[in-house]
Amino acid sequence: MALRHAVLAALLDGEFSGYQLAKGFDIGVANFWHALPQQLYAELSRLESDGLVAGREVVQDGRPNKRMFRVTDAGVAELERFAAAPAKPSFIRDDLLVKVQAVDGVDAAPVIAQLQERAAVAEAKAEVLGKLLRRLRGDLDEAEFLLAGQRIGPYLTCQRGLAFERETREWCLRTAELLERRESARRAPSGSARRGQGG
Amino acid sequence: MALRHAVLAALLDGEFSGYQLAKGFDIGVANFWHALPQQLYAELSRLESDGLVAGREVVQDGRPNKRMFRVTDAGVAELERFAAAPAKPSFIRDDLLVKVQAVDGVDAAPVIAQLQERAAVAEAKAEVLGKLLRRLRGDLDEAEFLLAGQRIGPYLTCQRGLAFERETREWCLRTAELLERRESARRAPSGSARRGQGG
DNA sequence: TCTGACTACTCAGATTCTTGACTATGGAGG
DNA sequence: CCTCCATAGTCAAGAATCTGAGTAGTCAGA
Repeated sequence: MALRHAVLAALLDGEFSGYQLAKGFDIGVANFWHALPQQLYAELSRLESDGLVAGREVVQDGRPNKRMFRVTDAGVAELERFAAAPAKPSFIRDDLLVKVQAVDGVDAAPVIAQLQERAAVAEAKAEVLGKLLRRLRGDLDEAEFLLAGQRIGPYLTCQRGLAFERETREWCLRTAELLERRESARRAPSGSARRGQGG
Repeated sequence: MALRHAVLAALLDGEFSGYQLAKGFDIGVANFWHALPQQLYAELSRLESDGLVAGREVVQDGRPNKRMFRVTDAGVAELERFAAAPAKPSFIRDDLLVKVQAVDGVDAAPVIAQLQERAAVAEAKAEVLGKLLRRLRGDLDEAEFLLAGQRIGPYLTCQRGLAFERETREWCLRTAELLERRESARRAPSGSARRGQGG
């Protein structure tokens, strides 16, 4: 029962269709909640039948009709209840970390490759988040915006997401480099294990 | 199908009972995988019937018997397969971030309290992880251990966990402080600041 | 005209995770 | 004696999530 609140929180920024949320979940809200389109559609239906969001059919021509949703007063009240209730501890789940944990027992090469790939993904995400932050604060500087802005929630969560992605990138690069050095030392185990990585 | 690999990776460090894993999952592996005891017991049974781990009954007196598990060759092969397969992108799910995202629409006070509590939890976790890192590297310094150590996987994942907890702590404290400043500004509007709606 | 991509959404089924029990023994504290 | 706590697990039900497919119209390109 928490995707529900992530959706409500996302809808505080305006009126969105399920499809739009499904796209946008990758950028903003996905920093702290990940969901597939099917889940979003299902959750929106449940939220609507519970009266926490209101949907309205938008007839389009040239493309399928869509349903736009906004949070109702009951929805805000539900968020209020949720915000005041004790939070469950967060958790990360990451395949790649499992692989690094196991790296001493398995072939390191594919793990190194995945670390480099993940570093690139994290860098791309960090860039997107950086742009989003600039867009959110407009022409104010950060401190000013945070004190005076009337919608700072998304900004704060994006800050956290950005720090996370940067940290991820740094760690992935450091770790990949280290594992590579160990690999080449292993392949040439003499006293002069100083040669660069071959390829 | 990935708790399975987290368990296998954890068992690379030695022989453990389900109970021990359930306790220990909080410190080491929990940085990237979170699981309840029931899941671990169930997963260990499945792993055993799939031949990926081997269990042995240890008769104790004064306390219940237990079953200790270790990874089999087939288990290592399975980890090898897993490590070489493409990793799914990681995800975070965090109630508290949802609350911060929604903070403009709800009462900020309980969110501030939870941010402070989370900061304290993160600090405690960071301390535990720092100790674990020192224990893992023994009397070597970090660079030396990472190049020469024969079991560095857990060290690397702990590094990542430590950075994450520190980042979490910093962000929580910054965010709590900011929200507090805004709260007190809202309660005592200086100059000609326009009044917001009451609590 | 056929293929594929994009918008917009729905359904069914399987797997995974969480909640909340329950069994059983031994020791500490009141 | 009774209760609480720790060890060491097991079971069952339900919620949440993921996999995979289907529907249906529009538009662009080969």
